[in-house]
Parts: sequence; C-alpha cells; structure tokens
Amino acid sequence: MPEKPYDHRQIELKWFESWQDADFYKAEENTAKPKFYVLEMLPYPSGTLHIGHIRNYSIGDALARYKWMRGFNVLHPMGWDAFGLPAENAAIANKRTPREWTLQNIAAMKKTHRRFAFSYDWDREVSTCEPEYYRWNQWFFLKMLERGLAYRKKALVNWCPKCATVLANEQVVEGCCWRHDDTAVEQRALEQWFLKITAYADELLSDMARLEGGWPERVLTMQRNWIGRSEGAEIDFTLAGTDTPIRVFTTRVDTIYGATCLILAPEHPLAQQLLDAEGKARAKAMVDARAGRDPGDIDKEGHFTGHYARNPYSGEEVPIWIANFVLMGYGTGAIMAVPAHDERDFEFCRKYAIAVRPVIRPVDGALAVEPGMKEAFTEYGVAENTGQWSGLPSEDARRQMAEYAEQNGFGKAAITFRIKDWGISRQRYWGTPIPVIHCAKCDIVPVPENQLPVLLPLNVEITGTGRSPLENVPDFVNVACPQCGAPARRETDTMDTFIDSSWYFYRYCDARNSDMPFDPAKIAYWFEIDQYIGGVEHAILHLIYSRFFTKMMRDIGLIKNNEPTRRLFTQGMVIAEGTKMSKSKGNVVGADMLAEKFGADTARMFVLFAAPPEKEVDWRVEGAEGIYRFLGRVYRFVTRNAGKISENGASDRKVLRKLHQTVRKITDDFETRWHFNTCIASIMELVNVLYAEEENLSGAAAAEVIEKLALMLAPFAPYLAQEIWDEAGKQGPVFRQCWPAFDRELAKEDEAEIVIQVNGKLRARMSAPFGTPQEELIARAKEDEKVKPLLEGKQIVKAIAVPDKLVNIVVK
RNA sequence: GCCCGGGUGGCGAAAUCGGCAGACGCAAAGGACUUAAAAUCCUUUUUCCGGCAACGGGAGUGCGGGUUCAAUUCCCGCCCCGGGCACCA
Repeated sequence: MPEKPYDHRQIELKWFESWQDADFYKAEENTAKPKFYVLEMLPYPSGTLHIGHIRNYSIGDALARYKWMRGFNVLHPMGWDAFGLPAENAAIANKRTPREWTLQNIAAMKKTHRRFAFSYDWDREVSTCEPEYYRWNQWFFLKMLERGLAYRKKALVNWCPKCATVLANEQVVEGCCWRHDDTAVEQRALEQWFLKITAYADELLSDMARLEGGWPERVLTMQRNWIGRSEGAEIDFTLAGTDTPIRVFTTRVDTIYGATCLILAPEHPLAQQLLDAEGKARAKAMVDARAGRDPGDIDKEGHFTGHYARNPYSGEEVPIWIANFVLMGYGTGAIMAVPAHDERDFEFCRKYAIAVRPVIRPVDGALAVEPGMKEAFTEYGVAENTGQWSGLPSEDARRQMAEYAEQNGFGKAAITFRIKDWGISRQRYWGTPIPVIHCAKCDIVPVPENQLPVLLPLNVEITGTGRSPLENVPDFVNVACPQCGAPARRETDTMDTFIDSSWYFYRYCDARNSDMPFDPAKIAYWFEIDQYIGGVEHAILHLIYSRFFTKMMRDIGLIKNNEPTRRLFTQGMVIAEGTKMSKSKGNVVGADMLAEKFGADTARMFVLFAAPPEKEVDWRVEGAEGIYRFLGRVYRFVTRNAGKISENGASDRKVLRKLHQTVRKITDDFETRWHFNTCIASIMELVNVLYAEEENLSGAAAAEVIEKLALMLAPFAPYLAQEIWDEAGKQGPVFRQCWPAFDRELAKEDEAEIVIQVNGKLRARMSAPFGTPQEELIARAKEDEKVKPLLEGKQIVKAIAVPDKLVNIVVK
C-alpha cells in the first residue's frame, strides 16, 4: 500500500461530520450491563475552553471510552455552571445582558467541545441558569426552610468591595476575596440567609472514613481541618459579685487552676456591658484592625475591663480582659487564659504582666518555677496544686473535671466545630432568586411550591453598586403576601452559585424532569458517582457543599446514598511555558487554537503524555510537535501496511510479543493507576519496533497489529483511531468495539535475562529458561567468562539467586 | 509554626512488590534521501578517567547516617521547592 501523509484537518473534519448526528454516547437505564458514572467538573462558561479544561476532559474521556469498551453502561455528562458574577461584569462592559452573554459563551464552548469529540451524552446537558434547573434550587431551599436548615439572621458578614457582595467564609482567602486577592474583605452587619451545614458537621467528618482510599488523602485532610472538630468543655465563670455566668470553651479544663485571667472577644456582648466609653473605643479599634489582615501578622493587644470573674473550681477571682486574638465566631467568644500551658496566653500575659501559674508538670520532671518560665508547657503531664485532682495524669483530670462541672451545674463536656453555617445571600442579579416574601404582618413567607420557579426577570439594569439590581424591578419586588394577601416585598437576594454545583450531577440522571428535581429510582441506579475528576482548588468549597447537599437530600427522602462520590481524582494544573496561565498575562493556551494547529487528537495526547495526570503539566509547543510526529508515524505505518500481502513472517513473533505486552500494560494501567503517560510511551515503543521490523512482518501479523493499535488508541485519540479502523477495512465506530484482549503466553519472553552481580555490582548477563532453579543459576553464573576472573583467589561468602531475574555473588 | 506532596540527565519524565537507574518524548549533534530546503528515516546523547577504536574502569537518583547480599525504593536526621492550614482556646 502507498503511504499517506497524516493530515489531521482532513481526518478530523471527515469523522466530525460523520459523527454529527450519531448518538453513540447515550446512557440508558434499562440494560443488563454494569453501570459506570464518570464525571468531570462542569465549567463556568467564560467563553473559551483552554488547555486546562482539555486536560480535565481528556482524562475523563479516556476513562469513559475505556469503560464503554469494557462493556459498561457509561454515564458521561456535561453541563454549565452558568450563573455568576463575570456575566454581570461583562454586561456592564459590553452593554449585553448577562443571559445573552452567557448563552453565547455556552454555544461557543460547546462547539469546541464537539470539535474535541468528548464522549458526552449531550441529551443530558444541564445549564444552571435556566429556570428548569434553578427552580429546583428554590425547591430545595423551601425544603430546608421547612426543616429549619435554612434560616435568616443578622450577621457580620464578609463583604468584598470589588464584587460588591457578601462572601461565604470559604470564599475568604487570607483575609481577601477569593477572586480578588488584592482586596481586603470588610465586615458588615446584614440580614442574611444561611444554610445549616453545621447540623451535619459530625457526619461530614465521620463519613470521611468511607471516602478513605477513594479520595486523595490531602483533600480529606483539608476537609477535616475545615470542619475542625475539637473536644473540650464549656465552663461557666461568674462575674464577680453577681450570678452572671461567663461561659468559656476550653480543650484543657485540667489547666483551669492555672487560669490567671479571663478574656472576651472585643465583640462579646458582655464586653459591651462591662466596658466604659474608652474601652468600647478600644474594642472597636481592635475589630476594625483585624478585618482583612493575616491573623499571624497582628500583635496581641488587650484591655482590662476593670471587672473580675470567679473561677468555679478554685473560687479565685481573676481579671477580665478583652483581647484582639480572641474570636467571637469560635467557641463561646470567651476564653480562660492559662499562660503557663498555652503559647498564646503566655505571650499575652507576659506582655501585660499578668501572673503565670504552672499547674501541670512533665511526667518525668518537676513543676516549672515562676517567675522564670521561658515558654508555655503545652503537653499533657501530671496535675499539681489542682485541688482534689492533684497528682492525676492531666488527661484523666481533664475528663473527670468536665464531669464534675456537669454534676455541679456550671459546665459540661462540649464539642466545638470550626465550620460555620453557609451564608448564601448575595446582593447580585445573575443567580437564583431566594423564594421568600417579606410581609409586614406575616413576616417571612415562603413562596408556595406551586408558584415555583420564581423567575429571574430579564432586562434588568446592572449597576454594580452593591444593592441587588432586583430591588429596582417593581414587578419583581411588589407582590401580594401568599398568606394574607396584603402588599408585600419579594426577597431580592440571590443564592450563592455554589448551590447550583452542589447537586447538578444528580440532575444529569434525569435532566428533563419537570415534576421533580429527578426521579429517585434513576438516582438509585446511577449513584454513587464512580469517578469524579476535577481540580484540587475545589477541595473544600464545592466538594464539602456537595456532600452536605447529598445528606440533606437523603434526609428529605429523595435519595438513599450517603455520599455523592465514591472516588475522586484531582488532576494537576496546566502551566504555559513555565508560568501560570492567566488572562492578564495573555498566555492562555486556547483549545480552538490547539484543534486548528495540531488537531484534537494531538492536544489530548499531549496533556496525557507530558506527565502523570495528578502532576502539573507544562505546555510546550515542541512537546505537542513530538506527539504530532508520533501520530503521523502511526498513520504512515498503517497506510503502508493495511491490506499487506506477505508470507514473510520472520519478525512476527517479536512484533506480536511486543503488541501483547503493550495491551497488557495499558489494560493494567486503566484498571489501577491511570499513568497514561507511560501508556502512550508503551505505544510509542511498539511503533518503534514496528518500524524496525516492518520488512519481515507477515500480512496476517500486520493486520492484527493495526486492528489492536486502533483499539488501543481509541481512548486517547478517537479521530485517528477511527481513521485507522477504517483503513483496516473495519466497520462501525472503533470506540464501540471490545477492548482488545492479550495473550499471556504470547506476551512472555522466550527466556529470562539474568543479571549477574558480584558484590552487588553488575558484571554480566545470561539468559536462562523461566523457572531455572536457583542453584543452577548460581552454578552457571560462577562459570561465566566475565565473572570467573573476579572470583579467582577470593572466598565466596554467599550467593543469592532471584528466580528469572538476578544472581548476586558475594566474595571476600 | 503545623500537616501533606515532591527533589532522578540540558528539559518533561520512567523504574507498579527492595533486584539492570535514566524507558518514552523534547532539545542537541551527526548521517541518509533531496538540485536545495522542509518533511521523513537511521545513529549518538548521565558524567568522569584510559583508549585511534571495539572496549574497559570509576562515580551517580537533594545532603549525612543506618538496615540489607542488594536502596531512586525501607528507617533516622537535615537542606531545598510546591501546596494546604494557621491566634480555632
């Protein structure tokens, strides 16, 4: 056969057109095949796909196609995280509505998606900005409202002046906005809607045990830190001379006899009562100075209130201070300071010359002497000078003292979490309207379910001023109260867009259902997600909200699974020529450019080949050119040898052995560790052998090689794989064939190559039949002509043989 | 400060269970084909020493120790890089 040059444009265009109307990737519920749900994180429709997206989808697509070929019923969907701030900013800049802008972006990105031929079931496409989708956000909200999981409270909230909206705690990164790392977040007091994620804090934490093994350890660690469960006790001190309790949270009650002052957060309600005018001013200054600053950079500062608190154990009275390092949002907002046994308290008390009193000694040492302590002793030890608990190991004292507090009514063992309820109110337009109505008489009235969806009005002027643009839409705001009929106001806040992405993967299972968010039976079939693939940047926000939503949906009886995702894979970033890609640097590698210049197959294979999928990949033009050359090499071999007629099979055995070894390697990798870089390398090795042995390859062997090459390439380079399949005269889509089997015997080498070492150094090699006994290997090694001289005049101390691998002779 | 990753040629990397370090690719150099170039094909390419050469010898996976017949791989200590958390009482 005459060789043909590899023309990616012609090949990809041809199959693109041929596949246009085919629905190869439809997932069905009624089938005897085992199911496999593979999911990639849905993109924000910014307008263009870049190489980072391509990497994410290429990993998922390789897996999805492999699973299809292994006979699974694969669900592989895609959608759009279509609400969000950039649409509003674009609207202000371009005089277009957020909706127009978003829909156009989706259309453009979908076109690129199609061009890359990712194996999605597009019939299940979900776009979160459509009423058909967001009405179920509203529905879930109402369900949560009924159950007390959604509530409203006035709260100090994180406010980003640039976004002109509220941020969730999770969206504040080192005191700055997660989108604007140069903008300090301010604190404002606003009436806000919250979801009670803390109701599930314990379960979110304990269920991580089930995710162990399937999720990356570091994601679990990040979530554990975020939830921040801490066991301790709440203890009531009393304001001296009164019965007013002041409750503190501590993890170390055993140190309470060493408490030398009590410290309130500056915002603590009691502090406001106790402080004089000057003190109040100090407190306010502390709060303001804290906003948006890295906590580690702020020096500890305090102010004595002039009042005292009584220690319920010792009866001692200690001064009450306020201090900037005590947080209102954690525990009770008040602490007992035990400088001898806590580093922070030590630093604070030294600064203000407050007494330091050691009450815990090291197990094998003496109690520290004061004055003279240089640092706090924070470990457990033995309690001393601690009343009836003196002499106890401090861990025992800790437990017993908490019980004592409970028996005597001034405290109890308690657990505190770092995670806080999820603030979801946003003073923004392009999001899901929160379905409640404010009535002067009836207060907060949920929108009746049969009136959903509360439609987001179109043609709204976007001002970007910080008040919801919806407030300026009278038709939207002015409604009759559903309960009493009186004129009322509709809620104008919209929901955090993380709501949208918290359950979208359920909607894929039943994307067109207009009566329910989804049919529970379909969820029962498809869930849990067998493999979720996305960036590690979502380790906390999206992945913890999703878990929360799943538990909430289970508790309202919609689903049975406790967790959404069995296995999670976090792929590494793509950087461009050594630097992080960003719009402002103008070095974003766009998917359309890649498809045009190199073809979709090359782009896909490049991102898979450059590094194992969990690692960072550096985009390099030369790297892509290398892959392009390789695909050309494959194609030219195929076109030269398809339909080859030759009886000369002198190289057949060698080539077929390599072929079956390659199939074995790739199959193994798909089943275990997904190191597609080495999979592709092994195909390259195979092709190198093909080039070397081409002359002496029989027609039959060539046919087998070409067929299996097409099948092996199908998950990575579907266009070229199809073209090869076609060249080989085969019918139908290559990616719907069975994954190739390999012959264990054929893949075996004839003889084992045995390495011979003398004192651990490689000195010679020999071949021996598989299974040659160890004694025989050693005997043969000793006779080897390179080895023999090295043994002369030496004493053989030991000889080790590893069957089929190695002999090591130790001499003296 | 604490918790995870990671450190291997000029570069991206490989070595899956303690057994040949550097597969595969990039870049570079040389050759073949060509009027020429591109493309393609072939060869060389960790490093040092000896040799015209085939070849031979030594060193080598961040650094220092240890275990072992044998360590990129396991253990202890340290250095550097990346990420996460960080007054959470």
